[in-house]
Amino acid sequence: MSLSGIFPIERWNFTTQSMLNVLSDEDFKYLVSHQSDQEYHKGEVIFREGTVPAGIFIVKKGKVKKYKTDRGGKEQIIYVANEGELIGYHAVLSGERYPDSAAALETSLLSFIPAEDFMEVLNRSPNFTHRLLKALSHEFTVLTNSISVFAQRTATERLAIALIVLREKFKDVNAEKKDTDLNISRADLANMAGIAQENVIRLLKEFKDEGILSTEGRKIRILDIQSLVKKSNYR
Amino acid sequence: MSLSGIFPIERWNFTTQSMLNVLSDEDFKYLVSHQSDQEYHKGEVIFREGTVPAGIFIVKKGKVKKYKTDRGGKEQIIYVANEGELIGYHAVLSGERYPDSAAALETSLLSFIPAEDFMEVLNRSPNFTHRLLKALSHEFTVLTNSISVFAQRTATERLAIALIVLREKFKDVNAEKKDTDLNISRADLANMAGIAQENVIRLLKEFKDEGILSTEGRKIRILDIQSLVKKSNYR
DNA sequence: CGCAAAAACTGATATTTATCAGCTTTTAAT
DNA sequence: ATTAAAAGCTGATAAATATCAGTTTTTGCG
Repeated sequence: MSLSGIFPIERWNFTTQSMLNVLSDEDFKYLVSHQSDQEYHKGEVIFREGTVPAGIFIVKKGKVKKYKTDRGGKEQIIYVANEGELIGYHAVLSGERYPDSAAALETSLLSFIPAEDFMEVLNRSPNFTHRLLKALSHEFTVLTNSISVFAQRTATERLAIALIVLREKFKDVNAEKKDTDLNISRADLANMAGIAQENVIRLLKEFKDEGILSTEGRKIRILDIQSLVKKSNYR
Repeated sequence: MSLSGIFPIERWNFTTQSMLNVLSDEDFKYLVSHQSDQEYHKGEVIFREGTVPAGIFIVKKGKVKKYKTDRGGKEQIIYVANEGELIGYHAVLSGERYPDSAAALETSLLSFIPAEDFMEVLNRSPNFTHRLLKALSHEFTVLTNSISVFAQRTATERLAIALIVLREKFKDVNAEKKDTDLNISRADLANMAGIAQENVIRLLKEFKDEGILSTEGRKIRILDIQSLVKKSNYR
């Protein structure tokens, strides 16, 4: 079931997915001329907060969590990047170190693109540059949404929102399957919603008792998206 | 007393202040050719979340809060823009509505620049465009910092951070005055730190009792920035 | 398939923070 | 200077959430 009209999902997703499409064939060829593909297993770190960026990454397959880690090692997941999305570009563009880390949420394939190539294509293609400005500005919407929710919303609402956002991420666009299983650890879910893990488990049980979702092992299946949207109390 | 080395203040500030300096005289003249200045009194709204943008604003004098409002009217302050900073550009660049609102925190003077002029200068000046990409990417750092803090830090830590960030905003760069008075309502402080107002007041009292700050009417003066930084528990 | 380790779960309690109701002080307008 | 309204403050209590300690289930590897 689609979220159209009942939950503004576009406010929760970055818009880098179709960005490479605006490149000419020539520029695209240049961009990927020195690329390299690498497979990452679940949990493997792609880049670390605080390190100097060598380039950007394209998520070819799989899912990647972008997260910040505090002094005590506690993680806060900022964003889940899906197939087709770019990551690592903030540090390259701002000339700073990576402000966050990225790790694979499941087996993933990523393409690495050297920073110089990325910056050169930026210089060559005003179209691409404008598209990037657009995407970065849209990120302000996504991130300020998160701030607002984390600052003011209850754990229940935050978990509901996280589940809705994840349901979209886990949809397999190539499958006919109607139901989507979210395969994500309770620890990652907690780190995404900013809630203690035990509380996540309790709330999931409540949601289960209310018929909103079911679980099978670690997997979560949303049964009643409308009720979940209501639980999120998010316009 | 400067924060150098004890608190990474640059992670909390956007970097649009010197951006117009990269424009040539010609481009700058074009940019401001149709500008108009307007004074806003404390509390006056500059633009509202959800409205279609007509242009961007430069804060000429004063301070402006950027905030989101939820269904119940509750505010979350996302950022405080100081003299020289640009606001309202995200919506223009992304072609979306304003994702947040902006209102004057004190009597302020703002220059309005029509969207078309801003976009035209973007087309004319690759330098400016790259500078903007840089600034937008840096925003990711600032905003993800906020997310991480709001999701995981205690009210005490969040208030301490908010006070430190505000102290920098309220510094008068033209004055010889060593001490800085923060003139901000408890409601705004609460909306900035994401805490209930009564709790802000209680924590301020604690900070006062510990010699960290003093108050006079609404005004807050930081007496011991080092202890405040320690309270923030932020590296 | 078996098994050890990791993850999910449960119950109890502690801690943190918000809310409510009222009083006091400050501000800003006249 | 005065005054009403707004803002700041206080005390008590309620609610939300985290932490702790342990048990049960799932996962993934050999």
